Amino acid sequence: MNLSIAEENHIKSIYKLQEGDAVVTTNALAYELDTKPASVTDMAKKLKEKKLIEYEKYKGITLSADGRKAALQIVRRHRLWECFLVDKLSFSWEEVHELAEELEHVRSEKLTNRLSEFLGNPVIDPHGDPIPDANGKLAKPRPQTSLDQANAKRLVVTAVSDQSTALLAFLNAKGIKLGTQLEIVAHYEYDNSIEIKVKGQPAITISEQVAKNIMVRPV
Amino acid sequence: MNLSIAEENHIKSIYKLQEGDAVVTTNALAYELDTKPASVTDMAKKLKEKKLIEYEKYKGITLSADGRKAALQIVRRHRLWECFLVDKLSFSWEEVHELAEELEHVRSEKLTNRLSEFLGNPVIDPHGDPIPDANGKLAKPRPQTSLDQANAKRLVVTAVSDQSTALLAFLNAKGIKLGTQLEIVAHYEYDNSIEIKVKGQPAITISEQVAKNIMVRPV
DNA sequence: TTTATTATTTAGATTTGTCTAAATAATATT
DNA sequence: AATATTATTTAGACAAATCTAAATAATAAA
Ligand SMILES: [Mn+2]
Ligand SMILES: [Mn+2]
Ligand SMILES: [Mn+2]
Ligand SMILES: [Mn+2]
Repeated sequence: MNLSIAEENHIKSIYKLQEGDAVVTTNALAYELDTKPASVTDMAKKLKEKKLIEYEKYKGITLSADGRKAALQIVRRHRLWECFLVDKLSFSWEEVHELAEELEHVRSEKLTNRLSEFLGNPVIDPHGDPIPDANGKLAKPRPQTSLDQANAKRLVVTAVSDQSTALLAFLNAKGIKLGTQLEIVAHYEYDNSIEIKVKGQPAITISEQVAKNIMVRPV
Repeated sequence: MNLSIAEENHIKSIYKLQEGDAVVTTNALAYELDTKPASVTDMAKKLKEKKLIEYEKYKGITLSADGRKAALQIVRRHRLWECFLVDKLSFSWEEVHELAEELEHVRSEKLTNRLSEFLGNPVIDPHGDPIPDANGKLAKPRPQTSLDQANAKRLVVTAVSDQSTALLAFLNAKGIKLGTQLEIVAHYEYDNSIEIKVKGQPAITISEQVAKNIMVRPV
């Protein structure tokens, strides 16, 4: 199946929004892809025709088995290129998404697998997201929760779930990256903000929105 | 100036066919790009509009100063990616052109320059072609001639001018690559074939067509 | 259960890049 | 110079991907 760049971007976004097995709505997909709902409907028809999604008018979208397989290949390429950019070309984690968004569309299994090998077959990308292997299999997800729901006091950052430049730049400014150890000092019920302390730095208070997007596990 | 992939491919092919300052014909460009002359005419109008080429009906095409600058950037990216694929991912020289044809369209100066640095700022690509620097400047071309016109007896291969998979595979089979030293044993006037000897190998006879596409300099 | 609001789809248009077939211009041949 | 051949352009069409505005369906509120 030979997919266009537009088709690949749609498939990938459906995969992202699906999170398990929820149906993806036309509006959500349009927002994610920065297009209009009418355009999504058009594309949905085409992807259904190609049997990459299940779709009935007004009923939302889910990936078919073939669609999921395609999505995982695109995600694999995206995350491998992100690793390349960070590990080999010294880009920082907030710069790589945009470039990987283009590089992911070079469809060559040989290139993808050689790149993976060159990088030492990494299993997580610079944002803590798992990288599917050549067969599209994801490593078993390590147990992690968002910072706002963490029970333990001493935590280590495992991923960020919002990868906007804005959040990543904020985390840079606060000295927080993958692997950073932090300690929850207080939880303010008023606005659900959280006071945390990063090793060797003064304590800071972060908003609920930030806390929701930092993934952690007990140290 | 933001160019589409199609526009970039046209600009690059015009650059390739121009060789100095010759005008490029509609038919030649269509053949090079594997499209139809009518399509080239359409694109020529658009590129003229964007001031990237000089073009008058029935008079052929040449790059403008801006067009040449754009072409050199694309060529730079193409050749750097070829280096990456060969040097870092162990591809062989006949595999990389097709992939670079896609990778070259990721337009990021930062990426390009980081990649160049990562590769040690190479000045020639896997086919012996020069790589423009960040300012679009080409290294002074090393003196070289095609093998069929070489005077000296002992030669070293510096480039291949036809980069079709067919020729490169032929050269692989004969153990000829960049830097290979060879000696001209005989020249047969009947069909202009040439007998050559590669160090440590039995002599072989190659056709004029092959000889024309192997670039050499005296050892 | 009507009515209002929101979500989604349809209809029709636009842009980009391409094509075929026909017309015209340039060049080569008699 | 007239004619034949080749090269190029034009006219009109098409597919892909998108859009806006209008129509319709689903859902929420009254
Ligand atoms: Mn993309
Ligand atoms: Mn990522
Ligand atoms: Mn290309
Ligand atoms: Mn090359």
